[in-house]
Amino acid sequence: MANLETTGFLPHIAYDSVIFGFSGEKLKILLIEYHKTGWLALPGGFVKVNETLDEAVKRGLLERTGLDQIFLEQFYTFGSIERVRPDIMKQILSAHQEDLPKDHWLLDRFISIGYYALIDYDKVEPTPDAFSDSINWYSVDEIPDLLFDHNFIVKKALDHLRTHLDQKLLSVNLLPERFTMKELQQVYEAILGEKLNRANFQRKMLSLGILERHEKLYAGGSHKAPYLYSLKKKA
Amino acid sequence: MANLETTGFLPHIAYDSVIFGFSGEKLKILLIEYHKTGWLALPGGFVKVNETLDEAVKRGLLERTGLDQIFLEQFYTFGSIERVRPDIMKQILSAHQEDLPKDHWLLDRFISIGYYALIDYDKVEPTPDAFSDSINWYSVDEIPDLLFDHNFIVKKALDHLRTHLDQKLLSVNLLPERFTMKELQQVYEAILGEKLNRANFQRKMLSLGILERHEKLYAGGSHKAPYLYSLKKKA
DNA sequence: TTACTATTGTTTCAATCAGAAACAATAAAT
DNA sequence: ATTTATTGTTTCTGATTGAAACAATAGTAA
Repeated sequence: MANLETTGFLPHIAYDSVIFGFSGEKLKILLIEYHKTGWLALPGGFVKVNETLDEAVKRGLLERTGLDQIFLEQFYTFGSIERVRPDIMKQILSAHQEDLPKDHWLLDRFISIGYYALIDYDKVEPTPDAFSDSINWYSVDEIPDLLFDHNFIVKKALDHLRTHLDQKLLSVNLLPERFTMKELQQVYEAILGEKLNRANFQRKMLSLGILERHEKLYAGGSHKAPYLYSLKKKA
Repeated sequence: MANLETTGFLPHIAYDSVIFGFSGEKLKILLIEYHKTGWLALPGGFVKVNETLDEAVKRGLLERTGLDQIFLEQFYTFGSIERVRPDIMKQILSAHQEDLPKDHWLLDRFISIGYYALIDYDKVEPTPDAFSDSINWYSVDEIPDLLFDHNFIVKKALDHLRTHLDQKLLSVNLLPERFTMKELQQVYEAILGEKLNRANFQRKMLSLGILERHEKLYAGGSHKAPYLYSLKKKA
């Protein structure tokens, strides 16, 4: 990671990313733990002067998940004043390098742009960055207290995800390339937090006309084998 | 307006507001014209170090429209790199005050948070700010070339408005306190850009259960008089 | 081979909703 | 009283949705 002492970053501007994954049962997000302080927080970062906002977030995502080409979308920008906590920032940073000048840009007020990403849980090997001790998955229904307003950011991201679930079958981004109808339904249920009717779910998904049916998946169960589906590539 | 020479603003951060009004026939937005240069642009501004993002936008809105307590919502943050145009900024600013130091923060790259506002067209007397010659209404289907990426911002705002039209009857914010069903339908049609079926529209709106019916409006037409409606105040 | 079982894909049936048209009411002008 | 334009409501039909029943089938066990 770049040395933050160097200029080259836009001051006062940060991003926070809510990275969703589906474990096969539960919807989860990635949280990092800052050096020494023990603070849990969303993976975030800063924007270089010569890169786009989107590029900055993609860069951070690649560093932490090793994944490129993933679904990524901005959902809200957080600009309240309570987001300045020079004491905490100092603690976090001092664990990493020499203490900073009193007026360093990192100790100032930030506005943060919230992004959410949808990734294939099994494809990623989360790796902590220079400022964090660990990075781990947490179920969205068991999120502990987070740094700053990050709990609020998670809530907003979840709201956004729920209300936009249907558009273009967003949720397939949480599954591998090919998946069964049951898996798709489980993702929906994990995101919405409620059970759905099986027959109606299948009818609705198929009626969208954007799923392609492939060969069956013989998983060894003593029952009818389900078809595999993928997103139809648009013409 | 505050002198921009003084510090007290967050550098690199701006907002642009898309202010919608309904003329009784067409959906319109407010555009300003910058001093001398003739550039048309969205009304925007900067954020003070001790104010919230929302507060900053409200402040600018109050100055330009005289309106307080209006519907205001953030919809997207624009962070591309092409948003830096020191030449144009210099032109605009030099028309207003002495020339600026080469490294002035106003000449730097900005990230801009887009807000949209819905206001009662007839209640507002638009007033230009210190940097603009004029502020006027323009139909959304006849927007001329604007500064920077402002045409794109307008497009995004319209998209957002269209897809969120139904939630809590957003569009009533474009009408006076009391309105007829026909007026409400006309707002919908102006926003969506298509004609709607009268009977179904009325049924749908009433079924939402959030409209209160008041006395009739005798407007002098030789036909049945329409009822006036208002948004039901929530219990 | 032949039941048996669990799961999946599909169909059916009723209830609800949505789009189009017809019908009914009415305020003002003639 | 008649006419006209507009508004409020109902009716009819077809589409959509929710719940349950039915049908197919891959493995297991007798």
